[in-house]
Amino acid sequence: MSDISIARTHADVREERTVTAGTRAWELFAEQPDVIAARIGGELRDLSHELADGDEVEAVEITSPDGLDILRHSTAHVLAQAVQALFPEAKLGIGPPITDGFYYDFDVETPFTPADLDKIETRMRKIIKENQRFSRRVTTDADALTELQHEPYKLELIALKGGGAAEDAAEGASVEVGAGELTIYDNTGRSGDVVWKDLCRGPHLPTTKRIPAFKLMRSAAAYWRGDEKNKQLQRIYGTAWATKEDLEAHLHRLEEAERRDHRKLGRELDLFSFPDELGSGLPVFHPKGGVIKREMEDYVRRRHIEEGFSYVGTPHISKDGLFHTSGHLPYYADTMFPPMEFEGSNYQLKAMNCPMHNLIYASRGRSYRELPLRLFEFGSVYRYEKSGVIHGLTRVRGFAQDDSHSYCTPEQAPAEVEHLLDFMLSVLRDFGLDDFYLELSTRDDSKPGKFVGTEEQWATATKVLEDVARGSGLELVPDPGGAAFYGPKISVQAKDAIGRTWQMGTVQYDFNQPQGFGLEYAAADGSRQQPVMIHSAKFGSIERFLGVLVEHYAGVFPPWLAPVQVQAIPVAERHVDYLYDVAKRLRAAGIRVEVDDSDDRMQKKIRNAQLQKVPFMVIVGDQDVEAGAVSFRYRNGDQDNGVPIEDAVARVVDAVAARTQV
RNA sequence: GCCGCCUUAGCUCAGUCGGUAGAGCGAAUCACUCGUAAUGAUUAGGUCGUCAGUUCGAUUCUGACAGGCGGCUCCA
Repeated sequence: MSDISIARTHADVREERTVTAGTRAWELFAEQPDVIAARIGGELRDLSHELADGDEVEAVEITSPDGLDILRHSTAHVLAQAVQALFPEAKLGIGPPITDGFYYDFDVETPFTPADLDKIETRMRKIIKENQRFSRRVTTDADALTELQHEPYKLELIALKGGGAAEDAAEGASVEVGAGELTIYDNTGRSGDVVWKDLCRGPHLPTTKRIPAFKLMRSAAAYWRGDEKNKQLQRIYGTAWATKEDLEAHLHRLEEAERRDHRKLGRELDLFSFPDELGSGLPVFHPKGGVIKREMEDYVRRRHIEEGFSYVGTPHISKDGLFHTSGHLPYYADTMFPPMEFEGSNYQLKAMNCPMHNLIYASRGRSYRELPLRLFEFGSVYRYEKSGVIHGLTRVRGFAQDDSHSYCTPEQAPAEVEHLLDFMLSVLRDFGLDDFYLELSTRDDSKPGKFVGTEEQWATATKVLEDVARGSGLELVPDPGGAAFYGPKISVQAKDAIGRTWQMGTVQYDFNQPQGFGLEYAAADGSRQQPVMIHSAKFGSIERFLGVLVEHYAGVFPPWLAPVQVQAIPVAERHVDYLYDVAKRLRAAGIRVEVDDSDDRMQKKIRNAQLQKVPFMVIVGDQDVEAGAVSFRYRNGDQDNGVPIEDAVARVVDAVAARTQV
């Protein structure tokens, strides 16, 4: 046998080695049980891959991102094997790794119950214990079609692959059929017999026993290939980790996330509710939630005025002709509430504010000297969202946008877009949000019917937005096909507690509505020109932003946003009057303070204030009264005793003014 | 909208194999007047989501609807 030269890299250490031909990757990492696959020449391979002369072999550890994907994908195979063992009629969909876990889709007669999941999980543990080997086998399309004739969905994937459209087949389908040769992974038992197999690109763990920790999470329906016209399959979600501790930590994180869910905190902190009587997706704000909402509104109204916007107002309802002029109705009729007919007209609840702002623009002749003309308002809009998508404050049917429209000359547009994006980012900073990225939504050229305007107009608009977005230095994610019918969009995407991303602020470039409304201005040479309009919302929706804020802070708001900024607590009842005086001075300084004069004990009052996450407590007993001072307690339990009243007021006022977290 | 699950006191939940229900917290009242995360006692509070059906009898079984939860699809 001849020798070959290879290079082995593990933990960033590269060493060259000479091995005999026929050596497999696992032999290089026999001493490293954490290594579960190899990257050879840039490609992920099974450890059973036979090395060739000159190969660069890099260890893939189970804890690495690639390693975790492989672990999760292999666990998905074990899931599928268990399901087919227990439900022989189940047909396989796809089973890719996802963030923190994996899923596998099955076509079964009846959906899985939680009890089924328990049974499946037990079976999976058995399969893991059996230490089945994952073994790769190259096949041909023709052979695979015969071998998998009982798996109609797999056949469909193979056929699609033939068309060179594996990625288009379905999100995640590429793990089944890669771009290269078609492969099947056999699970073999101790005696080498094939106990189960699946069409798969791989790679996989060497054996099932290398799955250290997993758990099935839930089952849910999902449309085959993500298309609601297709049949719904039953999807089982699971999670898998490199160690039991990692799994525990993950489950703990999920619990923590649940704790900061704005729907839960909204009730606990008495911020808002969703009365059944109003209907789904229609929130009401309670006094404490109203404080946060008002602070947000006051802030953003003031900022808009500072940034050159005029505060305007428009009604909630309009004759439908307006939305035909704007072009919205043909595109969005099914997401607008149905029309109300009276006095011979159809009235629509508005789903967007721009048409009404256009009417303000058009109310008189405009000169280029007025541009950019900037209008802003809190526009209440109503959208008939499908019942299944309503979610707390983040997806509702009635909400207010902090909506602005800037009318400008095409030459002014780039600077205006840049100004708006900077403005929007500064708003996010002031509210302490930092975990977000930008998305650039563009037109989908394959669906021209969804968009109006010429290709040149779209190209110009898209370039303006893209240049500005890139200039921000933030991560920019493309969103092809996500644009509005009238133009492309930059949006801020923020994550909620459970990891779902929500669109927050937007900047949109629109050359269509000015045309539809016949908007114009007198240029310097006396000619009439058409302005460009830039739509922008800094929060996006007040409701959604508030919901995300609650989760971001887990209800622990910085003092400027806290519904109650100071809780005043007497040690005994005789200290209440003194506290009323202190409260009066705080109120005079614009501070939201409450005196707890209930007959609870002081300890209980502190506990309540703590549970309500009030930033500051002012506690007063005999010693404080004597000293003309207060005991100043922070949310974290720190306390300064004997703080003179003026100092206490100043501390709170300063914290509020600085918008800092405490 | 689709699939599955859920809906009992203000909140969190128990319970009734079909004979109209309980706890803790919260609330109210009383006592206690207390120095850093729950003082004690008493009382009130529920046509068991709504409407039908089956039944001598339904909170319990069935169906429809409403609302919620988890996904999918969608998201100007």
